[in-house]
Amino acid sequence: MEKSKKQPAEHNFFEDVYAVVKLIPKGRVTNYGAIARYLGTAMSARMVGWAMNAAHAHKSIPAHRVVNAQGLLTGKHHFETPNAMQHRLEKDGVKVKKDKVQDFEKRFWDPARELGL
DNA sequence: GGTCTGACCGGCG
DNA sequence: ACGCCGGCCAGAC
Repeated sequence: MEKSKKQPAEHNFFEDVYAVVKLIPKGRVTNYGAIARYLGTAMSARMVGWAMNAAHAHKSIPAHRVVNAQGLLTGKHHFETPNAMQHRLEKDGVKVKKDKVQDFEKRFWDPARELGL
């Protein structure tokens, strides 16, 4: 057994977020709170958003499918270009108006529910 | 080593 | 209906 040292690997939290985001179906969106809750950190929705910041380094992660509780593309500014997020969403079939996802509630994809938590 | 912020959310006045 | 505040985790200065 190793010592009581923390795991030197990347933080599971980040990878967990990535895993969930990757599971988001095309044409669907989710919010930070849903992911946070799925991971068991409901109150730490901020952490999720921040994890996304690191996720930004992983271009394989559809971060554009993650919006805030209002369905607003709050993180669009963190993309390569402010239009990238909306552009990708529209390409996925998600209509975005004024940086806001249309029919957000219908497009909403809850991992805790869809994945059957 | 302490402090602050961060792609948030929900509650309260 | 709107604005403000606290809370959680982790990294950067």
